[in-house]
Amino acid sequence: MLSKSKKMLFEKQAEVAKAIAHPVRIAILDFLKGGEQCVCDIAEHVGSERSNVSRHLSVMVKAGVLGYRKEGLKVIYTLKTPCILDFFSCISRCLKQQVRETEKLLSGL
Amino acid sequence: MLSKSKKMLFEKQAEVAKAIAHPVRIAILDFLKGGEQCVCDIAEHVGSERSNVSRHLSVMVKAGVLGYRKEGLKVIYTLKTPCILDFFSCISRCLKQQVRETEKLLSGL
DNA sequence: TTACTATATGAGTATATATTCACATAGTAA
DNA sequence: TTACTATGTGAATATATACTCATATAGTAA
Repeated sequence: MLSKSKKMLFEKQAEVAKAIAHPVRIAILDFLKGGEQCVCDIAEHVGSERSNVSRHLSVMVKAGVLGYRKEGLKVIYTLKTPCILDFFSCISRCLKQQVRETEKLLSGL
Repeated sequence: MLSKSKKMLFEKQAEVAKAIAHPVRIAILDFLKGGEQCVCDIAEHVGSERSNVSRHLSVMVKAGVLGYRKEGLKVIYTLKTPCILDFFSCISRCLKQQVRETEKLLSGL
């Protein structure tokens, strides 16, 4: 059986994973890898309502994935943990492997 | 604005991320890094109902994270993409950084 | 055949998450 | 002051996800 501390670690890790497990949030992360951006520009880029984007951003801040600073009226968000991006290259590798397997299956027909 | 193909890529990536964004599923992945396991042993290890574990497993198979093989009555699941584990070391780094920041804040009091 | 085991799944329920709209707050500028 | 803009948040709703129990399937063994 799992220890209490392991369980807590897994819960924390799941929180971070959940924070990026959404297409809009991934689009935001992808956008921010080019540099910090304000909410309005992010919303425009990902094609979603500002209020909605604001909520997505706060989820990622809470999980420790993003940081922010205020500049006049604007709030500017920034990637805090660039290693998150490595995860996407891993996922891309997984997706490519899936494609390869599907091709293999199809070629057997 | 986002291109259609980017949008689709982000949706696919989110699907994989969602597939691991759950404490029980992370516990399963952590267990499987030590080698393939059957459903009943996984269920016992993570302390959850077999039917529930079975569903978690099928989500991860669908996302391409796990593979499986049948052996008699048992179905044995295995990690398909060990690079997923790198993600957890990244998350752990994020969590440690958060702790460091909290400490910094507290030391300022 | 029957009895047993491991796994998967349908159906119902509970819980969590995402989205939108309306409104509040706060900084800016006239 | 007023008017404007960017952001955040409460409340309502819609949707998705997780969990449990009961049942189905399928392999094993007597």
